[in-house]
Amino acid sequence: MFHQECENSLRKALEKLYPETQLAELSLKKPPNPEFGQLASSLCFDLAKKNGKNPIVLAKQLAKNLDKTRFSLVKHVDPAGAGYINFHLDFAKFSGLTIESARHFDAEYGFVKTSTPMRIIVEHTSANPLHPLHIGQARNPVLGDTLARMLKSRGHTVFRHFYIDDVGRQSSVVAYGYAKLGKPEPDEKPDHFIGKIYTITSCIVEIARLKKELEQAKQASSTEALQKINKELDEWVAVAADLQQRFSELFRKLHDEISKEENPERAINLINQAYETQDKKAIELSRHVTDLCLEGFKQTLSRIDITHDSWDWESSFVWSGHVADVLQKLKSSPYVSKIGGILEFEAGKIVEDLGLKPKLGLRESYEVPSLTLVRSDGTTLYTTRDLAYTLWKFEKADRVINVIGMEQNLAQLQLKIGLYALGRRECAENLVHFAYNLVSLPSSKAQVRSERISSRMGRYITFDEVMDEAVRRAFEEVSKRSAELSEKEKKRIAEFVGIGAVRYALVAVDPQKPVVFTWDRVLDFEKNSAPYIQYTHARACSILRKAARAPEKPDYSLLTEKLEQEIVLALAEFPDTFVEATEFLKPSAIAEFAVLLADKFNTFYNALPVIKAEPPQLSDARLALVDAVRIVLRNALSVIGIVAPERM
RNA sequence: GGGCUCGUAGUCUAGGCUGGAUUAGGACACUGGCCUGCGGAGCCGGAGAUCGAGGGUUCAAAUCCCUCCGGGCCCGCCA
Repeated sequence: MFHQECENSLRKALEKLYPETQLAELSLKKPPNPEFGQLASSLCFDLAKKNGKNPIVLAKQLAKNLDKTRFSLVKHVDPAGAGYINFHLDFAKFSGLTIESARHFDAEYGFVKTSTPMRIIVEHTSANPLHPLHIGQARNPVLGDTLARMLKSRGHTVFRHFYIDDVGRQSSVVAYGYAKLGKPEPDEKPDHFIGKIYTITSCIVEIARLKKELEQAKQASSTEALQKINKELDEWVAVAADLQQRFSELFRKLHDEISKEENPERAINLINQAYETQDKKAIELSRHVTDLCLEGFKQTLSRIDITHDSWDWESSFVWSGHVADVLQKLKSSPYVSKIGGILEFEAGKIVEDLGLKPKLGLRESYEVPSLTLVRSDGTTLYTTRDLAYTLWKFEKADRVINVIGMEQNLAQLQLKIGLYALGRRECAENLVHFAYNLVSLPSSKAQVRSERISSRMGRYITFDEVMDEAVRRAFEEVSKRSAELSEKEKKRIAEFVGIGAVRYALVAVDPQKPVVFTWDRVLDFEKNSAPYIQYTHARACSILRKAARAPEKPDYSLLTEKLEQEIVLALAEFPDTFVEATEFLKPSAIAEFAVLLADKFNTFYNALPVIKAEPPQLSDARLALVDAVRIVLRNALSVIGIVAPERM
């Protein structure tokens, strides 16, 4: 509103003075310092460039010609600096308006609805069901879920999907190991159990395979290949020793059973093939193993308040013929051809033909690599199946956001190009790859650089461990600070503090940045953290509780302190921040906003009394301000999935 | 070799799309105060940065363009 008022009056004055100049942008921005008012325009610099006059002279001229009789929220305007025009707010009116608006809309305040609501699918997490979710993958569900919350609050209809990648050799590896053990019931969290079986089985199988290769290489006496195999073998042997030590019984059992097998490699492939061709026994086995793992995922995710609306099995797209249909269509396009028994999609060619490079953000010199759709044995590849899945998603939604690591950039690009090849331009244009960078483990003393997480080698920290540790540390903290609380109460608080801290740490960093995992990063309970915001919220609640009265007759014109006005401004900015964060898919902007507001509030809290302020009209106005802060902090926290507690 | 991405104090990070009053904003660690009223998971202050390097565009560059350097990832009949 204030923005509009400034814009209108400025435009009018501009028309009056310089009817011939046309400026699309008035470049109104928030100045860096409150002394410069609350909104400023740098248009005089542009104007000066056009007609060669001095910017500050122009600014003075313009400011003089603004129609001041029409102002309601603008208090005064002045030209400043080298050529800025500064607009100053009339806080006497603005404060009341902002605070009352926040209190009126309450849980809806700030969540400005879009004028073009869409059906949006956010596909996130989609981890292979082979082992527990680990810290490297944890960025995905948190970002995905937060995006979903934001888009929903923006007025879209949002569906959260999990793509279950159950087709492929790796799934058969676990299924094989599980069957060898006699399909036991897990005696621990099911995904942790499956994770052990997966790592141990693939380790044993891998060593057997490498040994065989070694024999062959010896006969061929190719020293180079020999070295390479030896190196790989050494690595796996080290992994085996580690696993044997950590899970001795399970390792022994699996080792005994697999050693009896003449050709484990082949047995695994057989399971794989049987599953893809809908063999009843294979389905029973594989689905059971996958279900166990998914059950573990659900437990982990529900702890951090993340759920999915749909669990989509990759295999079902193969069985239902969706994949075959897509292939059929692709075959008739000029970009797909059979080369030496395989089906190849020339992604580069269609990009050239349709001139897609600028649209896809590619350099002219870049040639998109082609993609194999079907193997020589007739089976399909991952991206091929993803194409079928994507089309299915677009039957249910107008827009699809895939939260997937940036290591899959090329695959996601090829997927998009595939949609163009199918003539589904509108799908391609509404397919968003929300990419985030990898998380690595910190380097140990022995290593120079950070270690890559390897789930295949069992080298990871599980998401469960991270949450456990965070909650444990939070519990210590709570016990220190509020020793008088009951054990049960302390546990309850520790849970949302610990989980909140983890969630905040993952959402507050720009997803494009690579992250090295350290406990310090996640277990931060100080200023730039969820607990700090939660604490501030609890503080605000505490004041309101102590006051034990509603602000009956607030006089907002008494809020003349700089601190108070800064808070009012922050409250008023929340809707803009939310809209921008959502449109640009930047959850971190909300986290940043929340800390900023909490920060200002704590300063205010420290400097000015609320309940005992005099006169009562001021006390009431401050009470209403505290209430508005409480509301905005809670809304900001809730949209990024963090609990806003009344006490902690 | 090609592509994508990141590089901001000892450490972590904001700003970058949309250039502007910026002496680059915060946090951790370091350090000096506040134990004053409504919760100290707090508040106020100090010190610490040639924004990876070099060019260019501009009245104005952390921001836009080019080149280079360093880290990570991808370029598979894996997923």
